[in-house]
Amino acid sequence: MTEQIPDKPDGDKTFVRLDDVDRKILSLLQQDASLSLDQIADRVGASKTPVWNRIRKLREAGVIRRQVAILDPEALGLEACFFVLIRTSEHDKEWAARFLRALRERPEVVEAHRLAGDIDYILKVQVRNARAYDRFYQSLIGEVKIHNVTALLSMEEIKASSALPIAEASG
Amino acid sequence: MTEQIPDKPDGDKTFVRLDDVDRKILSLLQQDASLSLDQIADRVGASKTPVWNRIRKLREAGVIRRQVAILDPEALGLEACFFVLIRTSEHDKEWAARFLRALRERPEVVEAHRLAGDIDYILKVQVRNARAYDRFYQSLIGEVKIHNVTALLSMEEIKASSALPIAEASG
DNA sequence: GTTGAAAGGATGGACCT
DNA sequence: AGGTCCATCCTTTCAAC
Repeated sequence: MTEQIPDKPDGDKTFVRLDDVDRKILSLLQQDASLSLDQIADRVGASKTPVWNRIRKLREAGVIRRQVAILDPEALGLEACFFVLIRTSEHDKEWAARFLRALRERPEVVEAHRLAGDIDYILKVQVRNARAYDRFYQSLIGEVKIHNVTALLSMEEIKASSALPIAEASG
Repeated sequence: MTEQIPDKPDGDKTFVRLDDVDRKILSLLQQDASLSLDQIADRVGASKTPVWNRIRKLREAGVIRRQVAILDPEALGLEACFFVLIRTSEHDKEWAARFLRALRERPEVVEAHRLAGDIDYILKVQVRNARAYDRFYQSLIGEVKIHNVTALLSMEEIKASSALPIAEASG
């Protein structure tokens, strides 16, 4: 389980057909990427070579994006997590580009989505404390015009899974 | 970069003191856990053994929780992502326990937080399509009583980082 | 912190079924 | 396609300095 694919620009949207063995492999790897090839082969009931070839293909196809270490936010002193609901009045391209760049260059923005409906964006922001959030907020609205912001403070992380639900049946 | 810590029940909230080398190591690993010890040692400007000892301690202390593969949701046919805002009227312990269990046992709930303020919970739900979301929704409200639900549909994932912002300066 | 050695895993080739 | 065997290289792991 080594080597990363160097910047796959998702060129091939050749729809990858996954069979049950692929899904089993993915399911294992998204829960624990430190498993050895032997262990994986064992658990999916196949032997090393085919499993290794499948993993390689899944990486090349971009199904497996990358392999990362998941850290404990609190151990890093990041005890405050906010979900930020954003409404904007601007909808032109230039504004969107600036807003996007502002989000991408701020590491405390851990996640960002453009939404359908009357709320335009949602952010997940991970910071040290409320004061740090305020600094982030002031800095953001100083950089791009935003109509309305609602911040939801997380009191407790009930569930945080990096694992996606992998369906049993194929399409 | 192998071996997982087997179920660390976060016993030691002995606050881990991290120095700059620790932070550099964590920063690298949370972006690419497939780096070899040699590469990490190289980039932090130290040699293998001390780096290896630090990583071991960071794992044992629970700063590094686990090591996972990040998959592409769309490649798995999970094209719909919803943020779900939940208000409840119930606030007793029993209700909360049931609600919690309901969330934990549903794999499509990828993330869940209890909030401060008038919205009580936020969920992130990853599913195949709107119909699958509706099935999830019906099933959830059939299992636990919920006062009010608002679903926000993601049109575009602008940013999705599993990497936390690691501060440069210590406390 | 450094060196180096031993054990084990990853990668890929050759050749089967 | 998958399976087995094998060879080589690379890492991890840890002992000794």
